[in-house]
Amino acid sequence: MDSQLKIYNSLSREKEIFIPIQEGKIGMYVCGPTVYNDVHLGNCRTFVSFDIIYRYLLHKGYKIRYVRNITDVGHLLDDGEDRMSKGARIDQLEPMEVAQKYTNGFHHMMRIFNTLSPNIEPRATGHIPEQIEMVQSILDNGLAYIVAGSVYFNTLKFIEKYNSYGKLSGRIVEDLMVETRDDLKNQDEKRHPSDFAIWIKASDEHIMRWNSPWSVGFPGWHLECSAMSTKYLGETFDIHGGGNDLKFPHHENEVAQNMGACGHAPARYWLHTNMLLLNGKKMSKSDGNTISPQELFAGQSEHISKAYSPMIVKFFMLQAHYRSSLDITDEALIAAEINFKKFMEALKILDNLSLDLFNNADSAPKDKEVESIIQNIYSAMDDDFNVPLAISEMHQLISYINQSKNNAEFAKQISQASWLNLKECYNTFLIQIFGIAEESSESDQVVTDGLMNLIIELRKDVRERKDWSSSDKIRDSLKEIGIQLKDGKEGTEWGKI
RNA sequence: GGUCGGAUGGCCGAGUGGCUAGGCAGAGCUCUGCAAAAGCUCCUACAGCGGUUCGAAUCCGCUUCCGACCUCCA
Repeated sequence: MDSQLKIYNSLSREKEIFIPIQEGKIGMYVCGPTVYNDVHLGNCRTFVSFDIIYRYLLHKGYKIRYVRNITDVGHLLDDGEDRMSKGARIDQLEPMEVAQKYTNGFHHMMRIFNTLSPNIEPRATGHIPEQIEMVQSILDNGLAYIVAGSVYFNTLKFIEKYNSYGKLSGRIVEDLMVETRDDLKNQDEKRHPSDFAIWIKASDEHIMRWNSPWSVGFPGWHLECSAMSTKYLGETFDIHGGGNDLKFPHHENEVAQNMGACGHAPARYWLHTNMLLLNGKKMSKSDGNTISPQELFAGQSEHISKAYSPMIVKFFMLQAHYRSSLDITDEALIAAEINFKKFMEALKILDNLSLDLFNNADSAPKDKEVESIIQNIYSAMDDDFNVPLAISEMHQLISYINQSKNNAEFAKQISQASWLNLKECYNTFLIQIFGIAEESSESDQVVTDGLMNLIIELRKDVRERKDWSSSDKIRDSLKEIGIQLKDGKEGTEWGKI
């Protein structure tokens, strides 16, 4: 039963057997959003992916501390202006007001996608002293230099000392060394193009600023993650995650900073999620190749033919592995919608089927098949969290669920014990691990159920009189408002289209 | 230009040195007043060219094409 969990480690570019530093416990850090703008779909996919990873690790019984930061300071724009303060100027708001607004929006979106909150969600602005300390440590270790109040990480020195810069992102050290002089000319204060700022002296217009030993300024954008992961998870922890596009320079520099300050790398396993694509390309605001979650939910975009609810969008995301890029297309979303409904329908059937339908002997002919599908689901998840493969196995379970419902003889070929296992597995994965949830509120559901039962009852009378035109009228009218009636042997059922 | 990752049936997408992914769409059948759902059956692909091998879509090389990163990005 205890199959070993394998995780693809970006550091080694291989799947490795996962062994936590402390048995049974996991420290996991995921790079969170920069809250200077609305979350976009790509963010959502990454955080949904890590949410499922988190939930699966919980399910396996690990005690986890999951830390995901909020970046509310420190990213530089081309013009040297802090992104937070730029947002502030556009919106005529205080920087912290901007951060709060978009943090709220982010949290709201995470709830819509039914993800669990991290255990700690630290903000960069709340950890300025820790970041200053880290800069000091790096300086003390001789791996940074001060120019006009700003502090830069000395990559050449670092390479000399550890010979490991570029390992994570596959950069070749020699290439970094061979940067031309022409490049250097444009590098103002930096001694070498690959050097990066860890503390930046604020210009007069810069609103977000803190005192430090070197200047009134603000921290470099890679520093927050180094400082906060160290603070909450220790100098070395198990898993560090983030979007693939953060590998370089963000994660590479993070590793350098941690090594520079503490002498060793922060994380043992690095996980990177792949990009969400639209029209085969990474989404980008500047060239209009983008679709927001809101547009998707409302169906207001040239890229899609109709609205797709959050759970459908989430289900769509589950159908690709987290390390593969995923292209959003209308066709794929339609398929996801159909599948999502199929999965929710099976959930309902599972709830309603009586245990008496199944064989009360110790074992029955189809038990082995059922158990093997369940095993396959676990194997898929243990193999680098292969959600799409697990989903395909769950399609098999659905087939068993439907057949058990339709065919009493079929149900008798499954023992009650196996059926309970199947039920447990299906519920656990769909609801607890994948975080798929029914979308309407419960009170609405009660009312709708009552109304529908009434209508179905009335239509039954009509049908018994063979008044087909009235019967069809009811069915057609319901269809127009999105409800499909299904006449079966056992009576009429209904579902949303 | 450098680094990395891809190229799978009409579409989306797993996977693997020999044995069916799965789903969507499409065709037929069963059930059924009709419809829908469900079940069954069919459609059976791995960019191209070489090589390794008893055997490659899976390993190696080359070619073509695509994407990401190299600047802020999940």
